[in-house]
Amino acid sequence: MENREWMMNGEEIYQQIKADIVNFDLAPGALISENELAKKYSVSRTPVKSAFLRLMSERFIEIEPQRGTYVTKMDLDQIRDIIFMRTTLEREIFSLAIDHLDDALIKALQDNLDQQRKLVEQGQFEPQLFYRLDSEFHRAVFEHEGRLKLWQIIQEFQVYYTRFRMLDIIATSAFGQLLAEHAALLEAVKDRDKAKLASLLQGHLSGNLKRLEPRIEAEFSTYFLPIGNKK
Amino acid sequence: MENREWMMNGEEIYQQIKADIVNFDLAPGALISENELAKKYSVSRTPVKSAFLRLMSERFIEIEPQRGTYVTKMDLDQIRDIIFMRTTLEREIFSLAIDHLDDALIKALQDNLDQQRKLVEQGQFEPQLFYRLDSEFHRAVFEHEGRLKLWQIIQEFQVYYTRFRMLDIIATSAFGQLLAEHAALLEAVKDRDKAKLASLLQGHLSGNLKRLEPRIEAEFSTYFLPIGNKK
DNA sequence: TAAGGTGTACTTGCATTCAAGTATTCAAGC
DNA sequence: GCTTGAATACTTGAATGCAAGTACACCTTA
Repeated sequence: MENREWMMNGEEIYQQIKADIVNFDLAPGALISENELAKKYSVSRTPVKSAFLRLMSERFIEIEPQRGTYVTKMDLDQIRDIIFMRTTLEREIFSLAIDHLDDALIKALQDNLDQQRKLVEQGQFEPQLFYRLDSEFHRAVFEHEGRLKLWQIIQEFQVYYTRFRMLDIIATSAFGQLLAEHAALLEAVKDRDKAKLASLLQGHLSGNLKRLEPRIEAEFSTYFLPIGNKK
Repeated sequence: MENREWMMNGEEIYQQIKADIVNFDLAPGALISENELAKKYSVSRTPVKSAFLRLMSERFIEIEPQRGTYVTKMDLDQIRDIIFMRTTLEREIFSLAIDHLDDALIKALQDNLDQQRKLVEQGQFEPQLFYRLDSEFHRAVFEHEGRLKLWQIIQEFQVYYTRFRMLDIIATSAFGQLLAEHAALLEAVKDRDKAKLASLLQGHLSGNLKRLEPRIEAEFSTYFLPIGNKK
């Protein structure tokens, strides 16, 4: 437990708990309580309660009245469907981008790719830096098609999926592969090859699933809901 | 203000306020306060606060500390992008359904359509009944493709969009048109005509936009954010 | 030994009170 | 008339005490 010089308010406590969940410092399935966290952050139950209610709305925790509060487990079926959704939407967006292709988009993607390459070549870097560039690469295509709101909505609902991506980072560190896939996507855009793009996107966006799925049962089974759950 | 014999708890108050917002009893842009609603429902500020925090997470209200709390206005750009998203996803799902077509799906859609027709022919009915059948029609196709989780996720996205659909019901009552569109969709499924389906879905899912958009500026301008907003 | 009951220590839900910040009104002074 | 500032009536944020319900260890009893 750290020493703090300032009082944390409800917003900061919300951010902190959310970060702890996403970073697996609070493991899926873990039992937490308002009193425990109020004591940890030296505040009353009120701001903790406030944070809990917001996290419940985002499905990060489940509050069972008079029983306790749990960090939710990840739902593999749901993750599969989110990946399907992203793949379908990005196929359409990239296809439209090819119809409206211009130098500005190609330059934006190329610049982003160069930054990704520089990061990977220097070997040592914060994973978050790479993932920010990764997001930016995809966002640029949505923005080019005037669908920024759609990108923002997708981002909001990726809360279900954030922890899965983070687990992929921690467990596999497949940055080189992601870089190569982004480079291939850019080439397909330049070539205006929609069929190739569709195939590349399929592989790219389900890559984390392919990397992690074989290891879930043995290494991370407690992080996921049992398959075939009815929730 | 109604008389109640039982005490409403936080969950019920949340449901009630949400219903009031969706039904436009609380208009977009309206100013509300914890004290006002606590008094209305004869409870303390605590359960109202609890409801407010959940509604804020779902973007139904905005809490400005020490200033006030407002019902959010609808964002037309966002609504357009959600319709784009649904159209893209349903084109893919219907296309897959045609690849895996069987009698069970056709029967489910046909039965649903018969119920819709019965409702429309009897003239007088609760709009909610029709919209439940409408949802069920689309859900059946997702379920047939084993993508129920995706359907559920889309439903959650629709919090942004619920009020827009409701406004379409109130202002246009285009049930006959919706029925005809559903019938046409079923015919295209039977004919395995993917191109036709894509075109029909496009028109069907953006129908409310077409019906309402011309009337927004004159009749409902206060319900929407100014266009080109940066939020 | 095994089954059942009881007390205790937890959990979250709600009411109340106080604290801190904002907007508005209104009057005094220029 | 206009500006400025203080009083006032709001707003939400946080702390605290109590209420209601649950889980579990432990003891009693058959």
